[in-house]
Amino acid sequence: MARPRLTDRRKAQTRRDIAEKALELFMHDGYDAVSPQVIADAAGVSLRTFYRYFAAKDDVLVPIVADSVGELVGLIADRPRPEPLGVAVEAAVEQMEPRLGDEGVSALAHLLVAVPALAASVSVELGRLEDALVLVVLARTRRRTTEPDARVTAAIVIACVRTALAAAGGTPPTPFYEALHHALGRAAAGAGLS
Amino acid sequence: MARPRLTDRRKAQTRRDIAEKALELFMHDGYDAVSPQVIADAAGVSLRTFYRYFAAKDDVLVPIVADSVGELVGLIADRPRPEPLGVAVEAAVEQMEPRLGDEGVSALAHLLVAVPALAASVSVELGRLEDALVLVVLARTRRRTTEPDARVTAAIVIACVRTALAAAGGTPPTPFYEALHHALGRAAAGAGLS
DNA sequence: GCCATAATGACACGGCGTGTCATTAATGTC
DNA sequence: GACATTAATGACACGCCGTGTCATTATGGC
Repeated sequence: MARPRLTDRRKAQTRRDIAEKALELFMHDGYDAVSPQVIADAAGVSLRTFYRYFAAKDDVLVPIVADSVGELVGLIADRPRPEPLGVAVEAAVEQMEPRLGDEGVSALAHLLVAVPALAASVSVELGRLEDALVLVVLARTRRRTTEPDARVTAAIVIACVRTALAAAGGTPPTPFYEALHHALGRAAAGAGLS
Repeated sequence: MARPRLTDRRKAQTRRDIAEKALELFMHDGYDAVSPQVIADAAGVSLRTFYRYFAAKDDVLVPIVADSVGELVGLIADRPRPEPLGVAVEAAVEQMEPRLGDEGVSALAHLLVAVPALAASVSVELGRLEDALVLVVLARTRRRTTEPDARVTAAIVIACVRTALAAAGGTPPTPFYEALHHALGRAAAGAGLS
């Protein structure tokens, strides 16, 4: 049976309701002080239903950043191949720039970096995206890059993303894309190591 | 009251006992299959005592890598200041090299990267060390580097460590120091971004 | 209206980590 | 060597996180 429309919309709505209430509660009371049970109550569903929509408490927030970074990786993959990798990455970042305004990003980023449990989940997620990026790098530089080299490159690009996220969640917050551009530029220049 | 000798030695011994049993059990049965209760039983202490020696289950393994990387940061800080940063880092790595043989490192690294919960804790710990490294970088390059630049540099060095750890825990395992040297060299050369 | 399907709720469970208090062993004093 | 003090331990209870299971309910096709 193809998923019926009404049911589908109701599910999406329930998911939105839960996420919305959760975000409100997190912002108001702090992440650690809000249990899934409280979120479920606020959203008018049972605890078990909360876990049907979100695999874990972390899963309410982490995918927001993970999806964005995943999209970034996809954009890099889609850049024309003759482009040097650094240029492709910068271009992909610029394509993302209008997609997500800087409003609200800072508050979310602050939660993601300031709460240890969330920071940990974000790291794991970025690790997954690093793996995807390795494949993209290899595909773009066919035969001219070995796998370990591609890993290092991917790790450094992801490190730039991580740094930019921290900057966006810091005080005072730096706009995410600005920080990312800055980091990528430094990385391409050897990161001040020489 | 200064901590008495006998008590002190007994405590250290208890801590070693717990860590040793835990490592055996983790290797034998898998990290997730071994609860702190089981470790405590194996070590002949109560569960509550386990948590007096280790703040969390993760805390049995993660400090092993965190301490090593912390030592690396300390070595970098101690390098003579005129040395370029990249040289100082490489020199510090070489100083560490004999300190920890590659035997056993691979098995531990494999646990640390393959178990999500541990990978997450390691990431958080590396984040802390990144903060320390930022200060070191700033101190070494007084006035010639801004804080955001230092952050990027530190993040990239830590990313190299992370990548080397993953390589050491992968199959087939690459020696940790070899992978770290490789990554640092690539990073100093711009990571193939240009 | 009737039946298959899928969402939800209710309950029980195991693991993780913490607070609390009684018990026991070690230490330093007389 | 007995005694008070201090620290380590054990025992218990608790709350939170996440999962398995089954009954209940609502939805969709017929």
